[in-house]
Amino acid sequence: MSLPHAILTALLEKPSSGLELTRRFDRSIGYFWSATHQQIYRELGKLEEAGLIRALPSAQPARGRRKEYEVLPAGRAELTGWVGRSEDPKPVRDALLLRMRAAAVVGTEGLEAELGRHLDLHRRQLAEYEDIERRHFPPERDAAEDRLRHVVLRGGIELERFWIGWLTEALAEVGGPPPAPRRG
Amino acid sequence: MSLPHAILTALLEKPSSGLELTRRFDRSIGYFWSATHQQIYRELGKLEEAGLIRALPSAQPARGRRKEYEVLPAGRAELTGWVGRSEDPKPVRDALLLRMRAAAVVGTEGLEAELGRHLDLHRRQLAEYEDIERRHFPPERDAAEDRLRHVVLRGGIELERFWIGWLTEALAEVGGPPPAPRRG
DNA sequence: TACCCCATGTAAATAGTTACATGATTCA
DNA sequence: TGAATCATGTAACTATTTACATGGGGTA
Repeated sequence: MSLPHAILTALLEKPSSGLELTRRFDRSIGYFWSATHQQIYRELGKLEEAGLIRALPSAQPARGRRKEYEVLPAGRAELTGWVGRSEDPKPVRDALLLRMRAAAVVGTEGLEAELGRHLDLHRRQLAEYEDIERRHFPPERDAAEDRLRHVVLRGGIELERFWIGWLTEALAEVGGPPPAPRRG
Repeated sequence: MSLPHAILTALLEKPSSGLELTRRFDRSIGYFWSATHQQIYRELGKLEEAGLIRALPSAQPARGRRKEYEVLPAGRAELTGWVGRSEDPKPVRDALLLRMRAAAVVGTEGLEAELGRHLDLHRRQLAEYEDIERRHFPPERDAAEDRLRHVVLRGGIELERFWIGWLTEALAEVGGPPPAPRRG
């Protein structure tokens, strides 16, 4: 149940309309909690209903009309509580690891290309994170707030490095070894 | 759409009843694709309906009566196709990274304990994986099938190590630095 | 026969995805 | 005035989670 909290965080960082939030979920905060515009509009409605956020008075409500939201005290309180709440990590559900395991049973046909494609995607994502790191977290800055956000970004960076490492290893196993290495 | 493929893989490894599958989803294959017994029974029904698996003739169908399934050729073909299919990685959705980011806005109260708890959970999981590695993949074995499964397990191991590293770093940031380090 | 555990399921709620609909604004 | 784009939404579907229901077999 983290989507509302992702939205509250984004709105505290900067009051926004639904579309602006959607754009920020395509970069920034969305790197760690993705969401589509349909989810976002639905959730904004619920959060407003629950009294955690409100539409800025300037925005008269009408379809097609821009509507900006800000977080109310109750919303900030909810987010503050959530930060320290006990919540177990979700069990892993990764399709690529699973496919590798399926390949152990039915063969690896077509898998090498797919692993290579993923490797490329993760390399691009890593490059993007590293670029953000250079621009947003130069060595001389270290406000506490920034340090926390930097740790989050480093999590993203290290996660991409994990995938790059694993995919490289996996490719060596799938594509690398000749069919009968000990006879070669 | 990976649950049916996870089940097909598990059933190819060994024909099983729903409950047996459930138990194997609590360890082994479930380390990479978790599922509850409700999901499994529902999906077994769909897979049987679709002609990808069948109940072994021995098991007469009745509620409360054990029912074993095996994979049919069509099921194996479906799984073989899926292994090489093109499927983009799912965007990251991680509650802990998100919470850290929320903490940058509303403060870190209660977060340190939660990070510590997660660190402990990941250490246990790592220990379990390493134990499995010792037991199932001793250095002298290297059948191709085993090597692929070993790569999958190493993925799990490296993922846990990533979390342990990141959580340690995050704890140092949240709990570590004194309130005003430059004045201390 | 009462209780417990094995085993298979149903139901309802929540979360996420995909496809489509509609109004407002801008600019050629 | 027509097309493109900004902006907000609805609807239908799929996936997942949580809680509960039911039957079978063994055994105290």
